Amino acid sequence: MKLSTKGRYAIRAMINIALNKTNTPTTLLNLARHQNISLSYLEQLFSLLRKNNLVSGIRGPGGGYRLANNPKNITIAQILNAVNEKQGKLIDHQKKDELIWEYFSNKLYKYLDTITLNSLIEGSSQTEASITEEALITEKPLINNTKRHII
Amino acid sequence: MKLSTKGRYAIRAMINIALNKTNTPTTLLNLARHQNISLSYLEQLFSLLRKNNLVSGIRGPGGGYRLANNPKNITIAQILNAVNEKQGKLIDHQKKDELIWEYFSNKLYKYLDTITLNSLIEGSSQTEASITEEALITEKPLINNTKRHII
DNA sequence: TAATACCTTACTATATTTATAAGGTATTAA
DNA sequence: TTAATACCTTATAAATATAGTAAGGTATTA
Repeated sequence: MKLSTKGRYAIRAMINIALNKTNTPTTLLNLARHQNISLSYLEQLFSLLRKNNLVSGIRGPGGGYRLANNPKNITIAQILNAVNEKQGKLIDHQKKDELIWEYFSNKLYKYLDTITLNSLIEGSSQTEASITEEALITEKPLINNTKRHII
Repeated sequence: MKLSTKGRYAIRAMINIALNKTNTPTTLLNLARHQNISLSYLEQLFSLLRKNNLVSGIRGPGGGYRLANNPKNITIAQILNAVNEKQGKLIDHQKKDELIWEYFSNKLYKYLDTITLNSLIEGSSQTEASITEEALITEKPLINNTKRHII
């Protein structure tokens, strides 16, 4: 859970939209003026808010943004999550570091929470996660029958 | 869930300790040699591992580190969490940005997941989270009866 | 006394985040 | 048809965070 000025801007913007009592949607230009922030930055934030179904955009003159849901159903945590979400850009050093160092999902996290140290060090015919000390110390692959480094 | 070389070092170190079949605990100097990493860095990692009750240190000659638990009860996720944990250093700009921008716990996250946009914008005698548009747009405190900026 | 954990501060290099800028295309009300 | 808007792309400067090393210390204990 990350708290930053970025989230602050997003929450403010969302509140601004929620408080808009007129019939016309709220434009980013307006928000930019209110918050004294660049239009470009707001566009980035709203791209994320839109992808996360928190707002919906209306194009053309008289267009702008509305909340995608009843404000009763939009939590602050949702807004912060949307806006702090990792962008999917993989950079070189990430590509080089192989499988285990790629981007992991929450599912994998839960999986890793079931993998104990013991399961890694204890020899067992059915587990492929067994390793030897030699494999650990050297830079050889730690899992048999694969070319990837796992640890 | 963060995956980095830092976590890799930590997992390797933990495995090394787990595989130590001698009676003497594993020294950081030894680990440093094995992993070709600085003693200083290992000390930082082990400070975190120790605080998270994954290892216990033994001082004095013949000292070193042992696992604090049966390897059956130590998961990879625990190791990664321990080592990637935010250090508690508050820096200037965080101090300046007041209450809501300080370091938040998971508990607060869950709390924020119950705070809807609506609860912020809807005037209610019992909630203190109600705001006015004016308070939002200006830089005045958004919550009555407090000097802190909340949004 | 010496080996070790454990602690502090400083530092360099790299990576990430923040925020802005400048250009575009797509949509649509008037 | 025009202009206002969303929506998209790429670039970039500045601030902040992270990775890893270094150099010094103190506390504990065989």
